[in-house]
Amino acid sequence: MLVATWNINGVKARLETLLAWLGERQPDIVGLQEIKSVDEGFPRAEIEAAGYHVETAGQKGFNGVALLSRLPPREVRRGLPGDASDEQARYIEGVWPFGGRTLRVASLYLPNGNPIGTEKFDYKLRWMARLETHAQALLADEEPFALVGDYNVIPMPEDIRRPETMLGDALFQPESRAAFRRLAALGLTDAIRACSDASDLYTFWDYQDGAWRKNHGFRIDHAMLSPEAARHLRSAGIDSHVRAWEKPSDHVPVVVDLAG
DNA sequence: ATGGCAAAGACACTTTGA
Repeated sequence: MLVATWNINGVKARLETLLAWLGERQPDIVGLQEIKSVDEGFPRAEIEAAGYHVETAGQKGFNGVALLSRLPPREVRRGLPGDASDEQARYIEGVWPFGGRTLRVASLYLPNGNPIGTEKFDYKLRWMARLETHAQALLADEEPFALVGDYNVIPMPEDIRRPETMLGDALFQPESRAAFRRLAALGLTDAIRACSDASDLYTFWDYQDGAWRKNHGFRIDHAMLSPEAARHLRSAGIDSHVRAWEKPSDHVPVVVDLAG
């Protein structure tokens, strides 16, 4: 079973790119982030025609997440628990049949948090604390699950080509990295790192300054697997070739293959 | 020391992102 995540940077502007990649990759479950669309504006008919069920948690103008899947989910949850006043569309979770059990997949768009020293950075850290609490609750069920998405965290210096350029950035702050480590330390497996020792595993290249051409990327899109999901992990990879397509997102898909 | 991309919204500029 192929489970993927992709920050699409505007699903309406990226529809042809998305359909081309779905046709090429044939993933079973896809978490999208930054759909930048309300639910009614999502190009549902075109994606259903490509053979995918669509669940969205949209918002006007920015943010917004979605789940595409070959089979319809048995259940869907919208919003990360822990703060009922949070109105930003950053989390959607579905449950699908998986062997004789179920697989839960969350598509998450973690706050950017820039600039540091502001309410935006506080919001990022609070959101990460909520995610850790929610992951703890899911782990207690001892079921397979995957928390995939744009974490907006560069976990380690080897996850960025030029670490010195991001030292003051919310994506690479010690507090952001520590919160990511705490999440992993609950027992979640970073699927990409589990499958490769390569030093240039990037999922994002800025549109500016020829970042793709110079390979000035970083790794901020992650697939975190529960122990019961990680034991099914066959392979994980980054579809970096998509960054060279016409009208690309600044992020590329991350794909995990789970046996079963 | 940035904002040189890009998308979306209400409008030919601002907001947001990383």
